[in-house]
Amino acid sequence: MKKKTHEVIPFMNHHSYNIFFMNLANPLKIGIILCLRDGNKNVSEIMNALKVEQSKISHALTSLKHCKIVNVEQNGKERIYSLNKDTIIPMLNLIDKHASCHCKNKCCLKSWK
Amino acid sequence: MKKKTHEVIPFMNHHSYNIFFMNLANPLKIGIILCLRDGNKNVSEIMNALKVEQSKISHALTSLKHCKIVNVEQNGKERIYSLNKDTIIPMLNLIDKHASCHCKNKCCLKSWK
DNA sequence: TTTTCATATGAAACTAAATTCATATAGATT
DNA sequence: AATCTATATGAATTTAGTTTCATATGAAAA
Repeated sequence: MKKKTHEVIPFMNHHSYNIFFMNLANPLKIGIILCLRDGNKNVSEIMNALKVEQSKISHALTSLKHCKIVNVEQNGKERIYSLNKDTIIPMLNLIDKHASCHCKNKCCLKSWK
Repeated sequence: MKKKTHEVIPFMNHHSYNIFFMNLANPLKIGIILCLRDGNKNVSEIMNALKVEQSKISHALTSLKHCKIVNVEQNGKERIYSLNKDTIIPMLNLIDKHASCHCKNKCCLKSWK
């Protein structure tokens, strides 16, 4: 069965899920989220906490912001980022629970390649 | 501030979240999940439902299976896949809620590039 | 009013995940 | 046992997200 190279995928209506998860499928963004879970921070504080370069943080924050996973508030020249905990925290909890249910001995959530 | 090309990212302990979300940040996998939400299916049934080539489905199912997002049961030469609803369904619900809270007029969960 | 500090932005380069496609396996059917 | 049917697998390729890095913006301080 041959397929066209640019196949049209028929779940455009489910695009939201994809965009949302895309924002979480990245170790840096997860790092930022967990970092902000402990309290609001400006970009420099996130940089110091994660030891990651500034533009990387900014790029990651931009997409997290677009998805309303984080909020910003400007204060002079610094911008305070805060986590929108309503969605993310329960989501992380679900994964913790999932892992504890299904990965009794060792973690099943590992790279398998 | 210069950084090494292969920077060590300091959240290896949070790798599970990343692996888990990676499995969801893909329209095909989301399609499969939503398809299985409506009932257990074998690979051919998923193919027909989504109009997607067989090996693509199989590859996607392999990684979903490794994360225990789906389960398999063999029945003769066919394999029946089922959704592990305990984690995924509440997670999708959280996103629906998130979208309805934050995307009143149009969906905020869109590509912004 | 120039400099400095905090952060954002653009685009090329890099990288890793997804796709493709040929092929393998293995149960069922003849 | 040969064939068919259902699904899995491997590896090269493609693609899209991330990183990098140079630069822009803009607020505060000197």
